[in-house]
Amino acid sequence: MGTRNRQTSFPASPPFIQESLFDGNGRGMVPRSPAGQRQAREILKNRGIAIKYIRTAKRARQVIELLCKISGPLGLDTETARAQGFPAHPQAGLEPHLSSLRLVQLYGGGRHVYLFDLFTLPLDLLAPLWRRPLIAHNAVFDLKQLRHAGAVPRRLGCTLLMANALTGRRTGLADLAREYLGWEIPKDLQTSNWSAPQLSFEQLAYAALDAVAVLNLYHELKTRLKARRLAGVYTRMRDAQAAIAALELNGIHFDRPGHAALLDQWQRTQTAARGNLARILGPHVNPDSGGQLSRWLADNLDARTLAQWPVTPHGQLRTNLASLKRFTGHPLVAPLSQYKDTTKMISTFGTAFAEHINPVTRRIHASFRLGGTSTGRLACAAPNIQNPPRDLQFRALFKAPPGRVIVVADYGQIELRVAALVSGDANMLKAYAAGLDLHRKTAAAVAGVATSQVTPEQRQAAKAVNFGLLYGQGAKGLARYARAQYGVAMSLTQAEQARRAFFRAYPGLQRWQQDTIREVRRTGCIATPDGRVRRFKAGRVYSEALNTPIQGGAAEVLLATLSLLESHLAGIDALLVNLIHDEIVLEVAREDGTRACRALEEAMIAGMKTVFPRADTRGLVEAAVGDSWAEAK
DNA sequence: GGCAGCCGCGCG
DNA sequence: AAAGCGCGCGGCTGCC
Repeated sequence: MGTRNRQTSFPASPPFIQESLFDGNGRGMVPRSPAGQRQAREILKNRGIAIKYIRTAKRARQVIELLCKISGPLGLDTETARAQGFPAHPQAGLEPHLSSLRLVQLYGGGRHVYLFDLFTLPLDLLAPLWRRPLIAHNAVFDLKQLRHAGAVPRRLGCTLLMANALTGRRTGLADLAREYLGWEIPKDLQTSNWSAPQLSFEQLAYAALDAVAVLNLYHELKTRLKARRLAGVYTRMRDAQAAIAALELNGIHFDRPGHAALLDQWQRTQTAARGNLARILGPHVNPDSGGQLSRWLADNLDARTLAQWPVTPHGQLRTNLASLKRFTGHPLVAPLSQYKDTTKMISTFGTAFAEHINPVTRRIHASFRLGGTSTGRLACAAPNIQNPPRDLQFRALFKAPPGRVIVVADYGQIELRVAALVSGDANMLKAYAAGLDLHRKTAAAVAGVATSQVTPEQRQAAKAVNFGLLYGQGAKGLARYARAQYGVAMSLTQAEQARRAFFRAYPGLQRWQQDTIREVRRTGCIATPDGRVRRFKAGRVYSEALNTPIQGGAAEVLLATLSLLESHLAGIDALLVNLIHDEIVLEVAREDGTRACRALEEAMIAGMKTVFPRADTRGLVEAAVGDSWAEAK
C-alpha cells in the first residue's frame, strides 16, 4: 500500500503512535508523495524518536507531569488551522483571530516527542508547561497563537532570533536545520489542512519533527552565540518578544469611513492633476512610467538643461520631484507633483491599506519583525504602519475607540544622543548634560553666534547638518539634502563651511568616524553597542559603517524599553498599538491617560539607561494624550 | 501569468 | 578623494 492511502487507512483514534508505524512504505514508489514527506519520519526514526499523539486528558496529565520534570528547555511548535468562516482570507491560519490552534508539539530531548491535539483537549490542561523554559522557531508566532487561545508562556526562546544574532538574517527553520544539523526537513505540509478531523500520519510526523529540530538547533546555536559573544544581542530581542506579540495581537483601531472619505478626496485631486499633466505631456505619455517621463524630458529639454539633469545609476534621466524642482518654474513641476502625491497616497495608503483591516477585530494587525534590518531595527509589513503619511488627516484615522485615548511618546534626537555616547564627544555630551538641544548648538556653531541668538531658520538648517554629517555626507550631498528635506537653500560653499564648523564643534565625533572607518577597513565589519555585528562586502561601506552603531544603538534602546513595558504599565488599562523606531503608541482607557503617559516616559528612560547607563536623560522623552495619533503628537 | 530589478516615495 | 542610513510598497518593465 502506498502513502497516498495512508491518510484514509490511519486508525481512527490512536492512543499514541507506535514506532512500528515508521516502517511500512519503503521505497519511493508513490509518485505523488514528495520526498520530504518520508524524510520527516526517517529523521525521527533514525534518531530513535517516537511520536506520542495525545488526545485524552488522562494521557495529557501524565505526559505533562513528565515534561515538567525535565530541567532544560523544551522544543515547542504549534500548528494552526484556518478559522471557520475565513477559508480564503490571506491571513487565515496565520493571524490568531483568523486561526484555531490545532496541535501543540513538545520535545524535551530523549526518545519521545509529544503532540497534543487541541481539537480534543482543552488548552488549560497544558498550563503547567507555560512556566517551563521553551524554545520555538519564530516564537512570536506561537506566542501570539497561544496567548490568543488563553495560554501565556513566560520563558520563551527563539531559534530564529538566535540565528539572527549570529548572521543578521531571518532564516527559516528548514534552512537552519540544513546548515547547523545537516537535516533535510520538509516544509511542504506547513500549509496542509490542519483542521481535518483526522490528521494524516505525514502531518503528525512533520509537526513532530519541527519541535525536535528546534530543540537540537537551540543547543547548536547557544554554543555559537556564547563563543562569539552574541548572547546579549539575542537576549535583547528575546526579551522584547512578549511586547511584540502583544502589539501584533492588539492591532490598531482604524477609522474606515473616514479613510473612505479621504480616499475619495485624493481621487478627485488625482483626476484633476492627470488632466493638467496630459495637456503638457500629450496623451501618449504615462505619468506613472519613469521611462516614458525620462524620454519626454530628453525630447523636450534644451541641451544646456539636459547636460546638468540628474541621472539614475542606470543612466536614465531622473524623474523624481527633487530633480524637477532644481529647474524651478518648469511647467511640469506643479501638476506632476500633485499627481505623484495623490497617486502614492491612493496606491499605497488607499484601498490596499484598508484591505488589511481584520474582519474579526476591525483593527489593523501589522507584522513587526525583530531583527528585520541589518542594524537591528524592527521591520514592519502587511501593512507597514511605520510609514503612514504624517499628514494629520491621515494620522487622525488611527483614532482610539470610544472611551479610550491614544498616548504617544517619542525619544527626542535619539540618534544624536547615541552618537554622543558612542563617540564620547565631549561637546555633544556636555550639551545633553545641560539639557540643551543639539540642533540649536550646531546652529550656533555653524552660524558663529551664541545659542540664544539662533534663528528658527538657522536651527532648521542645522538639522540637515546634524543628520547628514553624522553619517558621513559630503558637502554636495548636504546641500541637496538640506533643500530636499528641510527646505533650506544652501550653496556648496555654505555646505563646505557648515561641514568644517560641525567637525570643529564636535572633534570627538570626527575622531570616532575616522577610527570607525579604519576599523571597518581592517576587519570588514562593525558592531552596535550591544555587539550586533554587521559585515560588509569589499567597497562602499563608508556611510553604512558610520550609521550602523548609531541606528543600531537607538534600536537597542527601543528593544530594552519594550522588555520593561509590561511591568511599567501594570495596573493600567493600556495596549501597545504601534512602534515607529523612536516612537511608542499606546491605546489607553480614557481615565488612565495621564498615568499611562508617566509610566511610558519612565519605561523609555529606563530603557535608555539599560543600554547606556551613563546617558543623560533630560528632555529625552515626552508623552502626550489625544483622541487619535494625530492629536496626541 | 509570475517574478525580479529598477525607480520613486512614504516614514524614522 | 568622496560617500547620509534604515525600511516596505506599488507601478513599470523585461524576462521566463
